[in-house]
Amino acid sequence: MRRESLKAIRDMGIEPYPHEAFEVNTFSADIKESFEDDKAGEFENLKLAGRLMSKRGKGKAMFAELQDKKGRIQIYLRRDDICPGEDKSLYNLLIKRHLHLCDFIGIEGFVFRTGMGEITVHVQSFKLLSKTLRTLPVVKKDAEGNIYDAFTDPEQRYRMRYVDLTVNEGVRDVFVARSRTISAMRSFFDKKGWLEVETPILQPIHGGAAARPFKTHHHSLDIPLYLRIANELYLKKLIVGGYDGVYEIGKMFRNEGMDRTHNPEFTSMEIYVAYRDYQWMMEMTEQCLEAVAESVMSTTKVTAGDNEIDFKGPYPRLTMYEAIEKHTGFDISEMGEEDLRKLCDKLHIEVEPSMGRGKLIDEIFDEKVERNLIQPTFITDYPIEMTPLAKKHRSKEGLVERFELFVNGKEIANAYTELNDPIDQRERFEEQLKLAERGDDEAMAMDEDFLRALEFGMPPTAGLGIGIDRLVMLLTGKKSIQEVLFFPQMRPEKRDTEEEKED
RNA sequence: GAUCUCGUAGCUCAGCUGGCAGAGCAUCUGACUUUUAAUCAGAGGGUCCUGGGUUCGAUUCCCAGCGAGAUCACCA
Repeated sequence: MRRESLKAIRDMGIEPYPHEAFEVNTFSADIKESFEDDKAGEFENLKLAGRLMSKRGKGKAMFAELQDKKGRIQIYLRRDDICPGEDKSLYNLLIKRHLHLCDFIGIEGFVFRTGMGEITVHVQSFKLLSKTLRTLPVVKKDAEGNIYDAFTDPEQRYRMRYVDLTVNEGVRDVFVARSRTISAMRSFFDKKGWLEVETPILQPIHGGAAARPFKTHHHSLDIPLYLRIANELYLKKLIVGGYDGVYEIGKMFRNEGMDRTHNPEFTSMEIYVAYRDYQWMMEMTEQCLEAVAESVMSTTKVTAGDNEIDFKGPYPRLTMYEAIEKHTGFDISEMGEEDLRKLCDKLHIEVEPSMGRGKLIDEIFDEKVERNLIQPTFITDYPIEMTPLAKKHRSKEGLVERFELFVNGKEIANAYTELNDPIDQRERFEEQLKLAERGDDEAMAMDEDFLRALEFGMPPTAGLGIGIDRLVMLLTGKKSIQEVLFFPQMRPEKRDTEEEKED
């Protein structure tokens, strides 16, 4: 086994986990991109380090593949180069026998092209940098790109993401895209002069969204605290405080079901800009997403499933009523709760008695419209009942100034002209309390400190939230949120524990 | 939370109607100094997810549990 190899290596006087730095001076992909046969002389004394990903022994020589952060490159080791003297044990024992797949090695050598035409590093000196003790799955690929023995079990991949990242091609790229998405967005906002802030994750009142929270307890205060389901109210308090643009990119926590689009913790971006409204925010959203797609994928066009999606603005805008009329043929703008209930019946949509007018409209939209919105589309002007934190529509009775952006049949962003009238806000919270009494367990709780802040005055403000995980899913063409989270939530692994309970 | 499907070697998977547990890769031994899914010769490797039941006999059939995936419900 590998532990025996470890001992054998130490017995040879070689430290399998050396301390010294190994300074690389190039990467695999750089060599492959820039190598030209008539300039081979420029590709000498190159130092690379990484994991050994394949081994093809040829007796007194060997081909192998080294994987570094940029990809893989073939390396060629010859016994008489590695061991110029009489003692051939370094090659015979260390390399041939005790070097295993996924061990970390450092090499120095020059580049050449083999008879088969592959750009290869001819190794002149070799160092073991770190020994692995576990056998890793070996993924092989043939000339046509067919993959064999891939490490595919999703459970294993998510539980041992380090293995997934190492052996499965392309997995690391997804997370590079994720990181770039966030930094592109951050730099877009920073250039506008808006301030990145951090607000509490532990909150005494979980406000700003409709969802079940995680509950915890603070010992010395002896109070319950909730992991935030949203940060909206805190960010608006900062607008009250005088910043004219604040945003936060961070984790939210919702104690709800898990599936391929939901993880208990997820990353959201929320931004609030003073003296703006939702019309302006739609333009800003277009520019932002265009810039992000351009920066992450080098194009505004991405492929998601069977659809090609273009993030280039401007995006079509439809009101909620228009969208429903377009996809069902019914004009619901004048319908009351009873008529809507009948319509839902006719459309075979299940509803519950606790649902009010807004919730019914939401149901129709979810059932009949949402999945059809493939290209980025703004849906605007929502019923007031569903959105207690948005400002009433400037001209349309019963509506609020809100938009959601749908892409590939999924909501990706949500925004309002923020409600800054403290009296109206208090009434809206009271409406929510009534909904709660009716049995709507998602209704929002009253937040007195937030109301107090509004009473001190908040400028007209536009706010926007974007689900970062889902945006990354779109940009990378992944169908599940687990594919864009390093460590998606899983049930704890069952370990072999001794039974010690005796009653 | 509901329904369906799956769980066999380190990885990918066969295993028929119930009859001694299988393959490829990986690992180990040997050969091979430009191979590339390297090749050739040999070897080792299993709590068939767990616990019950039916049976002469269960990886296979039945029940329960655990874990995962898909679909749905809810949400972002």
